[in-house]
Amino acid sequence: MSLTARGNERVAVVVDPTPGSAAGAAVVGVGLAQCLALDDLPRLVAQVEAEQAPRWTWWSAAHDARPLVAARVSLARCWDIAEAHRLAAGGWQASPPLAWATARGLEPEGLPQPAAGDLFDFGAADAETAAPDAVVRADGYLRPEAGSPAWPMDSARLLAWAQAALECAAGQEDRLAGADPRALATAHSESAAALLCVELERDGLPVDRGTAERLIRESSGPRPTSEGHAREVRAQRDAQVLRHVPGRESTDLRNPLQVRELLASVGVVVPNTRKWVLAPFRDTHAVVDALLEWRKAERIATTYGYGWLAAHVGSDDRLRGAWTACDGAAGRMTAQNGLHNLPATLRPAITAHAGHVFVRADLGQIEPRVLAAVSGDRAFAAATRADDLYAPVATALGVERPIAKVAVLAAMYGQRSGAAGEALKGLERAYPTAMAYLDRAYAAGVRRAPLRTFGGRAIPLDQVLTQDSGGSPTGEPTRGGPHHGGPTSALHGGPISAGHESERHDREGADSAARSAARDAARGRFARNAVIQGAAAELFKAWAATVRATTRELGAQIVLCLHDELLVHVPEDSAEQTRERLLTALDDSARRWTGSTEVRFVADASIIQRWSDAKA
DNA sequence: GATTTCACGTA
DNA sequence: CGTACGTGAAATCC
Repeated sequence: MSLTARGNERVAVVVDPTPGSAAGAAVVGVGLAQCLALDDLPRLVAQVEAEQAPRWTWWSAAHDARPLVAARVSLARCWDIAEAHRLAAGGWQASPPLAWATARGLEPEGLPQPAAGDLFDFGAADAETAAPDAVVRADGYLRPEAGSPAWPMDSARLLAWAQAALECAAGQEDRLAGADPRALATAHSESAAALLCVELERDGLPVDRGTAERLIRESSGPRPTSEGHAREVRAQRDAQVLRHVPGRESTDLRNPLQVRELLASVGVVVPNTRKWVLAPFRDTHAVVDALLEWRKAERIATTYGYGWLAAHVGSDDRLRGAWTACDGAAGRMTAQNGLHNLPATLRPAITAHAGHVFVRADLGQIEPRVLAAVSGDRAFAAATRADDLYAPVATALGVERPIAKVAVLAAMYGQRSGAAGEALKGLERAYPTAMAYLDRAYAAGVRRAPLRTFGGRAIPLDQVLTQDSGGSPTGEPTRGGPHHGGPTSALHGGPISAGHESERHDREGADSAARSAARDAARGRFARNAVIQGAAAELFKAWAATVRATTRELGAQIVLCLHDELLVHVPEDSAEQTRERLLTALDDSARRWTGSTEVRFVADASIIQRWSDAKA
């Protein structure tokens, strides 16, 4: 490898990980081995970027790149050790010691635990370490207390921390490239996505505060001026429902049990009060419709109301939340503070700022097109050449388009209800390669066999949490677990007990076999879905990374990533050019990702003022 | 106080 | 037509 070849050299940037202390940062690579204050970091990095354009390497962008992003230093190529580890190993856990051990081929089971704080632990850890300042222990594992106050960083330690990052990344690269050449490209785009996530959090989503306030007011009432007023507004809202049930005005609408009783009293007997259970009773009694409308308003009031506006929309009228480049399951991006689940009614409030517009683009029929690509089904690939993929599929099956669409979706996601029967058989005949790909994923899920997406991401099947899935018609969550604490919860939370649940069910005898079968099937559906959803996420991130790189000079900012949709905030004058580059970026990233042009990907891209302007 | 359940928004 | 995620309120556990 030539030392002068741009983009081929690694340079590690690490920021002191120790909470509370700040030894600054270290930069190691291309002949540099330097510790410096955080304030001096951006200038050095910008200079090296201009001269060498190396592959910036860090334990995680969220920590190490944050000061660079804050200083608006823009970097082209990076390697995110945490993301590369998630790709290689699956799941969410990606601490430096774990990533290091995996990159070195060491058993994760042997990971040394950080000292609990007592003297014996401290002594034991020390005994394993070659030298007091060494980051790597004699047994090859990373020192577990690195990054904790038990091992405060100084210049020497920080340099060793950076050197370890370089070695870890090199190990990851070797392993990924050896396992699957495509995984290397995926690691690059996942790393770029992780850096983009830090930029997304910095830039925020432009909001028209006045419109947001108006929409909130129209839905859930005026901004409360006092505790008493707030109660009054709430009571007003509740009264719209309770007026339909005289004598039961004391019902707490926020209590599902009480709501169930209330409904029973008017003859609506339901197992729960979820929306899709109540919907059929809308005409049975006026209270049902009123309740469902109340729920919408209550959602806005509690989750997306004035408090939300105050907490998450800055004085610069930008909505901000934390982003992650991949969840712990299939690898989608996640976002907090409503960025990913803003109710459609509030979308008119997402408005480009003065002198700017949005370029919005979304991938059309992304999942079936991805299926064509990842399965290598030539016939199905041929169908992707149509703007509407379902049209040629319908022709091939000899059915109407809506039937063809339902059949394809049923095949990809696995239906539990309804009937796409005959059309599904037609799919098996017309596209056996694609269908076999889905069947293999399902089977691997059931058997807990190793499974990877097209881009090389390991799909975690050993820790998938599924509650019994035998019940409700649609939308019922099949995964439990706590849900506070971001993507570190549930699935990603580490060694989730696979055992105790089955023990609990053993007492139920014959029931336990049924539960076990239901869990197997749920895992199969998860796996079948994950190879599609995960691959789509990989393509999407490759696209987003390319857009980021190719539109930056136009003053464009990616402000929202929504699974198959990009929202780019750009000066008016650059809008059309940005739009064209979005489409070019899709062609380029799809060609690189699939390795051919067999499968066509399409995007709808428009220039708009408000997010809500686009949805056709 | 922490965890679980219910509910619902987005793709 | 399934999977995934984030959020809040109330219930429940400890």
